[in-house]
Amino acid sequence: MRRQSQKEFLEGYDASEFERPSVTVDLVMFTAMDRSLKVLLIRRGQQPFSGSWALPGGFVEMEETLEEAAARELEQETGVSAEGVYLEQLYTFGDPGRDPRTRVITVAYFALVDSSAITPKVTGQEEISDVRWFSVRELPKDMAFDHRTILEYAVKRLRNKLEYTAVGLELLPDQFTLSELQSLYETILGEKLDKRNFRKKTLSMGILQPTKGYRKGGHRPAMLYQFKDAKPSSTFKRTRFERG
Amino acid sequence: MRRQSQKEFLEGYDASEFERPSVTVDLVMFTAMDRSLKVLLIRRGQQPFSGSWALPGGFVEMEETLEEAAARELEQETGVSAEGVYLEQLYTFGDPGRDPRTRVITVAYFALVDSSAITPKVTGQEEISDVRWFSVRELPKDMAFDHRTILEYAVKRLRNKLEYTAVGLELLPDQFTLSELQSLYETILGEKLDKRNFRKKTLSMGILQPTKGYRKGGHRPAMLYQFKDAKPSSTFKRTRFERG
DNA sequence: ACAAAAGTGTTCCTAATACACCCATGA
DNA sequence: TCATGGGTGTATTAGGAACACTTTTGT
Repeated sequence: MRRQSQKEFLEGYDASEFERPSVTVDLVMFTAMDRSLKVLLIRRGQQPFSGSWALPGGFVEMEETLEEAAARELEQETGVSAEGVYLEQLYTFGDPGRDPRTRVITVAYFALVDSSAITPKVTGQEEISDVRWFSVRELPKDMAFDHRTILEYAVKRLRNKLEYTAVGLELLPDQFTLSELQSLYETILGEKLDKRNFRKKTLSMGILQPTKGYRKGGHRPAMLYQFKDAKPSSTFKRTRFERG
Repeated sequence: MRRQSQKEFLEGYDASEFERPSVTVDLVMFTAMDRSLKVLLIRRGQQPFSGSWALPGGFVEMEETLEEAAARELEQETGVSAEGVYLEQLYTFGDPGRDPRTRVITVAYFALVDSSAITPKVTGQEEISDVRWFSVRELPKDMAFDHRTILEYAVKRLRNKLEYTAVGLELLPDQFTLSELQSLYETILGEKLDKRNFRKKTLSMGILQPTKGYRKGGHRPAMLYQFKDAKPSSTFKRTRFERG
């Protein structure tokens, strides 16, 4: 009796002969606004979880890859082209019962988008709208399905990834100051970082390039930096920027 | 027209109303034998890819979690209980066309099993059998579907994970010598490690306990070690055991 | 002149690396 | 006695972490 389902797997089969779960893609879309980390959520209008906030997502169509499905969702929600957007498969959640209606297996992706590229519709803080950017620190209490779990998993992954890669850059517009970058890292990691160590480390990675521009406003103008090439996913040493 | 598929997603729906992909779980099962890293493969008897080697896998049943499906496959293939076996979701592969018959999305898991716990049936090197442990260095040329990609992805992940965690221990039997452990790390990482540094580092992790036993055989007997508690997944510093 | 953020160097310390010889056993 | 793998310690170095003051601008 061993290798029972293996036998099933090996056999040719009629695609319609088994009862099957549905497959969706859900998207945890992060951006940085007001120096804080935001996630895009959508208010549900239907049961179940009507009125609750949910991650954007949808069915995987028969002729598209999972990445394509995720990119399609991304474009639909933000209006930005998924070109150059950092998109990474997060995890697949498939517990029976995570959707009260049927078995739905969802492949979660997380995306890091540059807030300056987002269309006005979604950028606005219109409370009336059913699409909103939530600060990760102030998530709604009622979230649909297991979306809170997915979201927390994504935050954990992002935080972790931040400690040994430069993905944080993906969240910022083309030009930014080092203080903005540091501030972003601080809000995501939830701790103060040392300014000198942070600068030393990020600059020593050699992926940032100072521009001619300065960010004026308030007091002493800050030099603007940009990525050297296209968006990098350069890896650096797995350490943290300790202390403040 | 934006949020089209979101609408679909939010709406209650009849589970049978959409065309859906099938969902399987595939398993990359690693073990350590003869100081080399092995993977379990199964020879297919049917088209497509008849005669090619494939990862064990099967359909996800409607009432089980993905982990349960993976554990079920594991038990079916090895005869060991999945209790205490390291099992981790690897990645979900879903390109249309990866299975020539229908759209099949597969959630790949990787498992680290202690070779001493495996039932004789599968342990034997019986060439006639359609189930075999392959050394990762000598994979068959013809592998079914995208299973070679999945396998390579798994090896990469394992190798990477080895550099900052103690998962390697999961591959060994309860008692082992430090040389066996080092030798395993060396074959997985594909490089020589320095004996003194390796010992210093693993022992300083504090998760190993010397036993009273010695491994006799050949020459000077080696002290046997075991894990302190249950199987740990302790993390240590992300560095390598450089040089030999 | 003062408030506020930008910018900059050095010391300390931990941890990784490189490296070579003696030990216990079986044949 | 010799061949084989087991076992051990130290010096060097690289990189992370801690830490405080000067500069530039706007008001």
